[in-house]
Formats: sequence, C-alpha cells, structure tokens
Amino acid sequence: MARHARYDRQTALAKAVALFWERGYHGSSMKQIEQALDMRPGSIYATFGSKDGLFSEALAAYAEQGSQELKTYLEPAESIIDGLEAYLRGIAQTGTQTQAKPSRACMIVKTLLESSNTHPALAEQANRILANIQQALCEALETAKARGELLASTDCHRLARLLQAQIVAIRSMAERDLAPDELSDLGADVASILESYRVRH
Amino acid sequence: MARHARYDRQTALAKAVALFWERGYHGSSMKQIEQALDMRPGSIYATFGSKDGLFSEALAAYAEQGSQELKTYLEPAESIIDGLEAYLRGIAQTGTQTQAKPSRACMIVKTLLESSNTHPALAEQANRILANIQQALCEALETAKARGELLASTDCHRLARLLQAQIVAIRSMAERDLAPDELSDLGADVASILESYRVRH
DNA sequence: ACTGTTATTGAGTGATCACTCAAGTTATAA
DNA sequence: TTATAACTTGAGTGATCACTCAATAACAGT
Repeated sequence: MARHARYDRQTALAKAVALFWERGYHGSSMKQIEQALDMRPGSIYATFGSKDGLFSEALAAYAEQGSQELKTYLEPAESIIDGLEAYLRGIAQTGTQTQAKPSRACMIVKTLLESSNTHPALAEQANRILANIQQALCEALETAKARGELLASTDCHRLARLLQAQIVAIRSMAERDLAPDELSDLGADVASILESYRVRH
Repeated sequence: MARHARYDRQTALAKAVALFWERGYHGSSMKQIEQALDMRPGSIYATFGSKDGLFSEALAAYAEQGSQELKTYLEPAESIIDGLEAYLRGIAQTGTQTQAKPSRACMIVKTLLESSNTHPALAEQANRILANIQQALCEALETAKARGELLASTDCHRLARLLQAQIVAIRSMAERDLAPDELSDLGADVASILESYRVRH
C-alpha cells in the first residue's frame, strides 16, 4: 500500500563495499558515499542507519564474498592441500592485475589495522570475521588430515593460523608496487610452505 | 641572535610517532596532535609545515628505529639465520605484551594500507621504506649465503621478499586478539620456514 | 479520483576539520 | 639598555564532517 524502494539493497551494498574497500572507513566521506551509491543522505540513513551501520554491513558482505571465493578453490580440487596452494598462488596472481579490484589488500585486515585504536566496534567485527575464517581453514585442514593428505602430527588449529597469516601477508604485500612476477614468486614460495606439512608419496 | 625553541624536535617527533602509530593518519586530528605534543598549532606548523609533513617525518623516524631493532637481533648473533629466526620469534613475543607499544601492527604497513588510495605521497613513502628494508634483509641473506649458512641455490632477493611478508604477517596477526601462546606458536612456525633454506650440518 | 502509506529529496544543523596570523614573549647582539 | 630576531600563542578562518527533517513524490487499495 505504498511506494517502492528505488534502490536495491544488495546493489547499494556492493557499491559501498567497493568504496570502503578502496578508501577505508575514515577515508570515505558521506559525500563520496552519496555519490557512489547514487543515493541522497536521507535514503542512506533510512536504509542503513548510519555510516557505521553501512560500513558494518559492507564488511560482512565482503567477508561473505571472500569466503565464497575460497570455496571455489577448495571444492573442485581433488586434494584439499592442492586447493589451498592454488588459492595462495591465485591471490598473488590477482594482486598482479592492475585495477582489477578496488584494492589489492584485504578489506578485513585494512579495517582491523585502521580501527583497532579508533573504532573498537569495527575492530571487534573484523576480529570475529578473521576468527571464523581461521575456523573454516581449520576444518578444511582437519578433513585433509582425515584423508591422509597431512602428517598425522599436524596441529590443524595452529596450521590454520599460519595459513591465515600467509593470506594476510600476500594480500598486504600486493599493495606494494611489486612487479607481477615478484608477486607470483611470493605466491609460489608461500604455497610451498604447506609442502612441509604434507604426507609424501 | 634570538630566542631558543621551547621544544626539542626529536622529543616532539617521538610523541608524534606514538600517536600516528596508534591511530593512523586519518584517525589523528590536529587537536589530538596538539595535545600529544603539548604544542600549539602555530608552533607545530612552524616546525613541521603541515600535518602531512609531521606524519612523514614521524614515519621516517619510526622506520629508522625499526631498522635499529633488527640490527640488535642480527649483530650479536653468531649465525645470521639464527638472528633472523630470533627476530621473527621476538616480534611475535612483543605482540603478546599488552599495551607495550602504541600498536602491535607495523606503522609502515598500516600507513601503506590506509593511504594507498587516499594519500599517494604517503603510500609512496611507505613503499620506499619497505623496499629499503627488503634490501637490508637481502644483504643479510647474501652474507649468510657467503658464510655457507644458506643453500647455494637460494635466491636472496626472493627469500628477502618472503621474509618481509612473514614479518608483515606476524605483526598484522598480532593486532588480532589472540592468546599470547597462540601468537608465539605463530612466531615459531614462521621462523621454521627459514629452516628449509638452511644448509644442514 | 481520492486517501493513506512509505520513499526520496536536499537544504540546513552544529561540530569538527586542517590551518593562519597578528599580537605577545623571550632570547641574543650591539 | 635597547633593538631586533626567533619563537609561542590561541582566537579565528572557511571548508567539510556526519547527520536531520519538513516537504514532496510515487505507489497501493478503495
């Protein structure tokens, strides 16, 4: 019995992700948000409540899409470890492509580093997301271990932490102005770390 | 033939490092800078030119102090590789201590991620610093190789890049709210990566 | 066509942003 | 002691910050 919303929430959110990922929380002004979403302040506040609320939803959306990307590497792979190594090389390769994404670094890490001493609520959210990702990696590793891909002595929680550190490392180093082959070498070197945890045939 | 400066430049700079390291560029306002340095705006602008200028000098001072810290690990060590591994474990250990430093993450990486799409000049400076550190690591590795600590097949530039990625990783992960032993386990796991490049006895 | 409901608009809010500069203060040189 | 140069002060600058709300527009049901 009333007017339709002119804006699709998911579309607006995707645009917000692009802006915030590129410029960060403090680096994105409401003026820029209005322009990016093609929405007037009233509509933005009616839909998302506040700049904080919009950022928080954007970060959650980013995390969801990142977790889907990891799945696309793990599901088709015969070996989980192969899949993880392909993922590591893949994100190094992606960092190579100029302007393919809003930013080469991970938005979650950017948020964690930017907000840990300025915006506790956002830092907490970034922390939770990273803990969830580590848990997902851990479960993949547990499965790999059960399948006999990993050494029986492997501490999967610990390896998941190491693995997450490597993902963070690649994506942060990708923000440096390295040559494409330097970055893919790094991807290969990082991927090879997993080899020492692998059962040899 | 005139008045002395009331403020010591180095002391003021150290306070600026503490503030910017903690809160980042966009997260630190001139009001907070005035308070942290106990200087009025006129004096700050007379001494450092602008907020940008102050940040830039603070970042350079931070980098210098960081490079000194690395030296304290490398110089007393009999083996360079031992020294590097101790450094990696050391920064993981430091991240454990609550509130020991303004921030657990590296100010250079925080700056790179924060400013890459909002403040090109700062991003460029962070890039240059990271390139210099990588070069220093590379030289240490070359020496280690000449001493027979590293496999002759080692590509030192490439290993230096991997090593820098590990430093970035540990210090970024330190910003997560991990338990002290989780972080030191990560330090140990990261240090052990170097073992596969080492000459066995 | 009319009414009720909801969405959109954009000028405007006070607060805070980085920064300036005329006036005042403190030292040294003559 | 006096003149001059160097440094500090802090109220004030216009711009921009995140955000509000009364007015308007566009739909659904009758």
